[in-house]
Amino acid sequence: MDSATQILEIAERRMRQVGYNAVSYRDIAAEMGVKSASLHYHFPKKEDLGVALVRRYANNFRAHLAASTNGEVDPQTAIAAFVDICRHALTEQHLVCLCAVLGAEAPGLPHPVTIEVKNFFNDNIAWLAARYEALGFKGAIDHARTTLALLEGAMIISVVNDDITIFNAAVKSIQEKLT
Amino acid sequence: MDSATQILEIAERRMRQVGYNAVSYRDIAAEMGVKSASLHYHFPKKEDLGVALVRRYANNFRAHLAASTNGEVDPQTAIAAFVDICRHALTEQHLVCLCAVLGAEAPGLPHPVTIEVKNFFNDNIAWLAARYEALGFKGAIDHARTTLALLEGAMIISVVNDDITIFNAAVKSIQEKLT
DNA sequence: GTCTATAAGATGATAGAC
DNA sequence: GTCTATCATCTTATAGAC
Repeated sequence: MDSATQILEIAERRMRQVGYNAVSYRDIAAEMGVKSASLHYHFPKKEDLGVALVRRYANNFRAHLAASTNGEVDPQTAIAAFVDICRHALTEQHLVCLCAVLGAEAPGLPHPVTIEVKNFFNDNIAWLAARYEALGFKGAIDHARTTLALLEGAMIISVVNDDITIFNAAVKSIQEKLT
Repeated sequence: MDSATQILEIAERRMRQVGYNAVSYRDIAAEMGVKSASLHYHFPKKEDLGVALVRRYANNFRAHLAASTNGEVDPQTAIAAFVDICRHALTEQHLVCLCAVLGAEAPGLPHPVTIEVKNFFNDNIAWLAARYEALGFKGAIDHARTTLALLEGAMIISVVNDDITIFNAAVKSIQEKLT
């Protein structure tokens, strides 16, 4: 794993725990065993790191989605795969969605970072909407919107409570509509 | 308005925009026209300010709820009042719930602050659950959980998008279940 | 209650050696 | 690519005068 990737890996995990401003170049460098000046070679400004972080996260998310739904997968299973990505992060890593954290502090982030977060939300609403549409839902776009909002909110509350009960309730609600 | 209240007022608005770590004593003091040292007289440590902030927010939220549902109000109207408090903050002030923001960065906050955030979530889930129960809902507690998660998530995404469409979709989803 | 003054430490960032 | 060295600035926080 090259340095740039390692930086992104560490920064993502930390930001998903404590937010953008609470993560410093020093912290990341210390965990890597290098000096903070080295990070500036790869990401000159923190804004550059933030943008790269969200882009990579969005791409990885899309890749996981594609891997879980390759071949001819029915829309119902595809939506379940979407939910499972969130569940996996929550149960295996105790992490919420990167964009839930950054979205919560969006007005305080460098504008280019906020734009990436916004894109993540809209891209995934569109992805979900296409599946709801394929299932013949009336108001597919609104079902997509509530599904994403529900997952993002439930992840946050679940981590605060250190209890996935609320996430499970959210999943149940999504699944009930699918049947 | 006394100084302590003024500090809380300014700190709340700013933290609901940019998060806990991005708000400094200096910023708040500058907006008040005083020096940052003065703030430490009222709230010696930032953690004290954080705790007071969430407690006041939770109390105000509860007070607004009580004011909107005084007398004999049916549970359906009570839940609608809950939703309207969120809507009002979003449309009139472009602010999300304080606990949505702090919840997103919870593992990085002083522990006493996180506890207050956790209490806010649990208190309001209980409040909503009591209303769903009164309406005869099966799994009232899970309906309460999804309602809160949905509102919190929708507020975040709405602010990022500067568009209340997603919040409106969330409200529609809550209302549909109530009919 | 608010001020001045000050402290110790963190922060993002850069220049230049290796 | 990573290092040392350095920077200006910001951060929370305290002591003591008014």
